[in-house]
Amino acid sequence: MSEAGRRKGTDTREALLDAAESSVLDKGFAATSIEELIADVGITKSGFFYHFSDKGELAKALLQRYLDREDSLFDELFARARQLHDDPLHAFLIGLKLMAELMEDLPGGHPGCLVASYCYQENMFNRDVRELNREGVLRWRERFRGYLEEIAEIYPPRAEVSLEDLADMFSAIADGGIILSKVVRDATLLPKQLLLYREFVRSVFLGTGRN
Amino acid sequence: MSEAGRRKGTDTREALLDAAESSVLDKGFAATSIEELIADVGITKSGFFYHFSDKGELAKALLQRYLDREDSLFDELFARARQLHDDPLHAFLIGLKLMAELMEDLPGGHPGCLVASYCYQENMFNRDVRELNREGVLRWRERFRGYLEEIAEIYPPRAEVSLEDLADMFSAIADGGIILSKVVRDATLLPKQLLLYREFVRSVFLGTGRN
DNA sequence: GGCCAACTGTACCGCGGGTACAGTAAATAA
DNA sequence: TTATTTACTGTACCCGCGGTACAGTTGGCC
Repeated sequence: MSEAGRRKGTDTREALLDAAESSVLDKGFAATSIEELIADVGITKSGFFYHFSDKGELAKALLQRYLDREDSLFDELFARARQLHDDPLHAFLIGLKLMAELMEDLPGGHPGCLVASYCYQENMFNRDVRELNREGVLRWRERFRGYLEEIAEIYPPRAEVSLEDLADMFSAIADGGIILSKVVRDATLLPKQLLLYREFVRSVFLGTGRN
Repeated sequence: MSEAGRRKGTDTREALLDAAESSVLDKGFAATSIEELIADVGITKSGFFYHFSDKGELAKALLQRYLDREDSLFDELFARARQLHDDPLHAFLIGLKLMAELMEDLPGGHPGCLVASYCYQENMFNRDVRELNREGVLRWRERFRGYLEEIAEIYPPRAEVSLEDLADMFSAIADGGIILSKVVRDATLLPKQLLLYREFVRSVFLGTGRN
């Protein structure tokens, strides 16, 4: 790079990942061409292969970065919720509200979940990447199970509901809500689904206020 | 076809759609090659283009068939549920149970939802196909909204819950549950999520049995 | 006997993933 | 000041695949 000054390698790498992420989320991994990514970033094909040995390495790095960021986001969000209320149930409900608001404020709606995208292109990826995806979802399960078990110590839940399933339900509602929002082209649907999940959690631990 | 006897055209077309469906669901549309489909079915490339003018036509026909089949399945399933119980709430709860059992009995787990698959490859498809996908989801919304409104006439629901959102929640839970099952590689997760949704519906109209 | 549906066969184009290296500009360490 | 490393560029090439074009063929039905 002669005039604008050569970027640091990590910058170019991140730029490639940024370009790849948005492209993968709206065309899928197979249809995301390396040529298109390098055109966006402004490097040559050789430059791409300097950073990633092949397209599979890009896929892996992309998912890794995505999962790390999601973890950080959850950490931050539920830590803030806990600052706002010391009771674990109410902190959790506040956290879900904050998340719904966050999703509502995304301009143009939620861009999509890489886990879901990869899931529907499983056979494009090697064992490593599939395992990474699985572990990502299991980590979400453990996070939410942790929150729910802490709540259950104080608020005895209805016996019929498994806390593990209720933890998984967050992932299901989030991924399902994103799909709903994208397909119907109504960005309000995702936050609405998150708030419905919140209602369900509330009713499991506090009852519905009837009967 | 010389020895086995020439198939009727609709058979070959259906065979192409079958091959395409399973391939799209595990590799994505872009990675599904025409060459692979014709190898499966046992025809030549020219034969493919006799049935579909291009790959986009295949995509459209595939989604159309999928949505029709889903509609039929829902029709049958909830009709049977209604035969088993005349009360709309209990019929609906029975229908959800039947669906959970159906999903549990799928050998190798649920193969995936084309709507979700297409959603994460939006830009591969033309306006027609995207609109078809949207209408499919909206049809599911109207179907479930119908069931829920009939229920609400008899069982006054909790005021905080929108019936439209609760109707959408089925789609979200189904699509999210499928993703969960596929990624974690545990076929029991989808039926569990459907039963959790069922619990939520129950608590909205009947309360939790506490408080 | 002729038409038509359902194909086959051949030939070709362009894009994109991927390989293989050799070369080079700028920053950094010795 | 020189050597090394980082972060690339440039060139050249292979192959699979989507897609086009179109002429020919085969079996069934009226």
